[in-house]
Amino acid sequence: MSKENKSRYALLGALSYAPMSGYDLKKFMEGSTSNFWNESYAQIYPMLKQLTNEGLTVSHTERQEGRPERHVYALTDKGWEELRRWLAEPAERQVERNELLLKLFFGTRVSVATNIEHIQRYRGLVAGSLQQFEGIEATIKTQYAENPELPYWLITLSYGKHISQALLNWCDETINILQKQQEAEKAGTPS
Amino acid sequence: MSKENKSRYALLGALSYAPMSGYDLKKFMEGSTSNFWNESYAQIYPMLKQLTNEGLTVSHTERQEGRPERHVYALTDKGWEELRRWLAEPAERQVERNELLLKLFFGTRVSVATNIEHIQRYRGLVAGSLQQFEGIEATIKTQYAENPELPYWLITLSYGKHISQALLNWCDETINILQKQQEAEKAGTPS
DNA sequence: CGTGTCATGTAATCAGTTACATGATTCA
DNA sequence: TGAATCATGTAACTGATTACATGACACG
Repeated sequence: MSKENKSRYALLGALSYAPMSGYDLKKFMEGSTSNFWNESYAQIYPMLKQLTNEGLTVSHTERQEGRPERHVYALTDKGWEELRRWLAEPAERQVERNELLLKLFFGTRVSVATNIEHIQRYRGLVAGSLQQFEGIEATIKTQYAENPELPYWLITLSYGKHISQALLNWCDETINILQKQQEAEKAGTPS
Repeated sequence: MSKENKSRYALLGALSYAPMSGYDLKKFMEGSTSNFWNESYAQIYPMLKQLTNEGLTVSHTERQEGRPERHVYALTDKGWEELRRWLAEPAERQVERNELLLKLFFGTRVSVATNIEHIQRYRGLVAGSLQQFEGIEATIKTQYAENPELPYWLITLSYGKHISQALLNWCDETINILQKQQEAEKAGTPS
């Protein structure tokens, strides 16, 4: 119940696309889910062993000339079952920490200019993400036009676009507010 | 450099409002920053000791009749300095995990109806948050009208409102897309 | 000749949650 | 009588990152 390790499901899910090695899994996530899910090798390799112990995956070894061996993992029927069970369960909503907001909450302790800089820098990052999302969208729409997974990929991208656009608006509004405050301060804060 | 423990700064920041005990700090965060920052007692109490060892805070004990003692912590000059140093530094952008998107990324493994349910449930949660934000906004705008911190509090609330609204739009759009897909499936997926 | 990729993994550390332990008072 | 609040803390555990270790090949 309650607390389940979610790395398991990220791996099971990825393996439902195709059998993969730990190395492949990392690359796969970097190229697809990295904006909302990532795992490090230090999580992947031990977890793959555990999944195999639990009978959710099976592995076989591919020998290659002049390269290290590949340990390729594939879902078992039990693995598919466990993946589907998790997918049918409602997602938990996590309260995520936001360092920028924490700083702004203590905004009066530093100059208005400092706070504006933080937000401007953040705006740049978000604008970059948005562009990235739009690039990916255009690419996969043509490249995977016939792929039945496409609609779901687009849904996750759309999430990113909506959030990014909202953040850009918030940045602009907020910078505006703070700039007005800055001018008022310069003018000499009349009682 | 690089990796600094941020709980420190959450506590230093909170103590910049007023001297507080560990218990107070928890309540303070619950009532103000809980939507973007929270700490548990198990983090707060040891951290307060550490901050005192480092000379960033000082503590004194208040004895009370029929109640446990209160250990009240206050910022030292060095503590203020450290807080300001951190506030002037740019915030790190963390890649946050999103379980809902992870499930949707594997959406084809379950029925369209299941995915729609997830999003509908999520929509309800977001709508609740948005309402909560609007309630708090109205309250503090009148209750703290003259407080110089108010603009920054409103900025963090505005962030929440922008995000929530964007999420509602995404939910509606996405539910729509999936419902159309569902109808197409029922109609018998013509080639 | 150095960097990057392929490929596996472990050890140490740090961060964070949950459970445990205590005990008086107040309120319904 | 039982739950909630006040108030402090520790221990055990889980989760996640960083650093370490190895070694061949390809590319510029």
